[in-house]
Amino acid sequence: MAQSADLCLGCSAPDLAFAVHDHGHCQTDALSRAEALIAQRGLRMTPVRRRVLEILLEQHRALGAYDVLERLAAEGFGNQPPVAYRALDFLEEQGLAHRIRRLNAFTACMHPGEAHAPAFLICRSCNAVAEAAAQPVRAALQSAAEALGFSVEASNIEALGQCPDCQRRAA
Amino acid sequence: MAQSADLCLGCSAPDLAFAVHDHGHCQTDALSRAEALIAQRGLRMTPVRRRVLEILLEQHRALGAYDVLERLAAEGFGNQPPVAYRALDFLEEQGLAHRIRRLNAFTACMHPGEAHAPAFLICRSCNAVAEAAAQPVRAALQSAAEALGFSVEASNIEALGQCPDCQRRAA
DNA sequence: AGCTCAATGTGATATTATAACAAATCGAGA
DNA sequence: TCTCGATTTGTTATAATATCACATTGAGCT
Repeated sequence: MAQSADLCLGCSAPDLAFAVHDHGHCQTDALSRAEALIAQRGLRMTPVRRRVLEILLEQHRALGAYDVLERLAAEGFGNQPPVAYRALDFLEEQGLAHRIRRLNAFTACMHPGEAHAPAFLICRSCNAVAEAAAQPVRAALQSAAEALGFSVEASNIEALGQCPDCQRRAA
Repeated sequence: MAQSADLCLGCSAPDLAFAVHDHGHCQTDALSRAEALIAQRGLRMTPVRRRVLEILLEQHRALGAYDVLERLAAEGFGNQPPVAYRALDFLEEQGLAHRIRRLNAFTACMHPGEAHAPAFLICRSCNAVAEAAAQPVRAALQSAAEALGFSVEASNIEALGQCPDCQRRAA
């Protein structure tokens, strides 16, 4: 661990997926923010939903719906696809998880609540997924769209490549 | 038709999907560029491949692999998924078609050969798909990635929203 | 013609996702 | 506290997307 839980500068940094960090803190932090948000909105953080979020938070990776489902089933929740998809869809709608379209998979949002519009960096070697700050990217996309009279309502921006560690390892 | 085929300024414009244009010229132009490129690279533009490209070129839309397959089958080509997927994969590798991940579908490249890195604008009302100039978008993504030490090898940038016509119609 | 390799055809199957409906649970108000 | 209505979950079934493996065909070369 690079730092103690109560001095976690990291969690406000653009992204941690590729850096050594106190991941336990990532998790509890994201989870408690999530709980707060859901309550604020008058919605329910049910056991399945919480558990799915916890599972996604375990690693800076994307998990397929069926991977999540497998975990849920092993813990006594329903073992049919809709169980996983419903929870994942809920989390996504609430901005607590993101869908990585390139992988047909889902990843926990590491910055819930902070209005954000992430770009995702997907390492092809270790499968880590990082949320990168994407304001400039969105802005550029927005203006390219405007030039054609197109109004953007949602977007997905994903990059496949290699994270710093895997680059070093490969060199 | 907005203009004659031999005075087509449009085809060099950033994008035409949302504008009235001589689409026949789009098609023949993209197809002949494609043929030339493939030949240049010592590869083969076989009947299935050419036909798939033609089908994609019919409209500024994305077609699912199974939609393409259906067309192929009706014309006497094989009617098993690999027939469509192989041709689509080939076209994608050669930069003659793009995969729209948000739609699990494919669209013809309207600027083959021109080194380009498009962003896609997908109209949720009429399903038109436009390739927007994305140099600035890529640059922003690139620099966001670099900040984290991540090397980008491929990326997909897609926006969902409404095209000018559909906005007007909805207003 | 005969060889070789790429491309295609085909059957089977894997993976991802949704529809439809029943049962359980929760919370608000009588 | 009880009941109503709405939300959530469980379950069956099936749809939609994608790949594997292997046989066959066909083009290009000698």
